[in-house]
Amino acid sequence: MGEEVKIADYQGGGGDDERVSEWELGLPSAADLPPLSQALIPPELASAFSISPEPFRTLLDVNRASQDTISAIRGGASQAFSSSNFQLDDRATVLEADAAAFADEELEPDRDGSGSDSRKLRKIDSTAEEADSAAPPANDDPSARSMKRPRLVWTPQLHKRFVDVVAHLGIKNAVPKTIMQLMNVEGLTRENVASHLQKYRLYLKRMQGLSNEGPSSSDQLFASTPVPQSLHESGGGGGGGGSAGHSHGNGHLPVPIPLPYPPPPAMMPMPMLGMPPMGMTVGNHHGFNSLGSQRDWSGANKFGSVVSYPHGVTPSDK
DNA sequence: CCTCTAATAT
DNA sequence: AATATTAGAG
Repeated sequence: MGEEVKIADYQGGGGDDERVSEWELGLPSAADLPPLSQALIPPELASAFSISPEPFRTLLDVNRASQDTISAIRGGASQAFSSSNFQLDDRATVLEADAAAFADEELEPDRDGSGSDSRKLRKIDSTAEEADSAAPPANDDPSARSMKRPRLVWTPQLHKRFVDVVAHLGIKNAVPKTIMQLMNVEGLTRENVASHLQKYRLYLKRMQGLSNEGPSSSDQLFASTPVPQSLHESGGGGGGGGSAGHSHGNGHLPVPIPLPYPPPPAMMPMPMLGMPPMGMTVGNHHGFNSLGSQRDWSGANKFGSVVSYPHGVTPSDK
């Protein structure tokens, strides 16, 4: 007991900045993502009821809305929890918490064929808050006026989301920006994705060359995520692709995908804007790690997901 | 402006 | 080692 989510609505009357990105409060935390793709309603049912199977949500649109929402929301969520506030490395401000001794998520090549749908039920997790401040060498500005964002930690879950999105976009449309938007992870930046994408691509290439497994040595991260077969396509003909003209106006993508991820609630009329939201560091972790010695989870809470640090300051520029 | 690849820095 | 950053070409 003791779960009190307090969403205060500050108006910032004085001039203080309090911004905590906790839109995840009532959302399916980024930790447990629902199955990717797949219509929520089987075609048969849909047909029977004459309902359209997810019209044109072009997922991009939806996600875009989510992004806007996030940006808009980012301000007014406090969580006074007495949970453990750990601070990791000097630069990695990642909070890790995960269900401990229970079945975790799917870590296996669970490639569902097409009609299979066995999804386990999971409760929505909440988010935890984390603050960190470790300016390397220099001074500690009480104002905390410029801080570097902590390194993003690509946990298997996060990576999975990444892979899922990439797989669904098709190698062709899987470009940093789109991926980032579709992943819909708070704080994820284009560069984050770009960097990871680069590495991921290299990994794929490496794997292709040696079609044989290389179990022992390989990135554990990538190794634990099965590579979707849709990840090779040239474009053009195949089944997927389509040309994604880059019209900014962007009506919608040629991707007939239903809806990969859980769009945050609420929406705001906003076409598109820059990406000034800050706060970042997504953390979510699951069980085994490398052989280091990571001690922690003392609290053993089942909370864990996005971590952002309350800087309040909006760099607004980057 | 955005992406890609490679090299480099932390 | 894992990410971030930068450079330079497209």
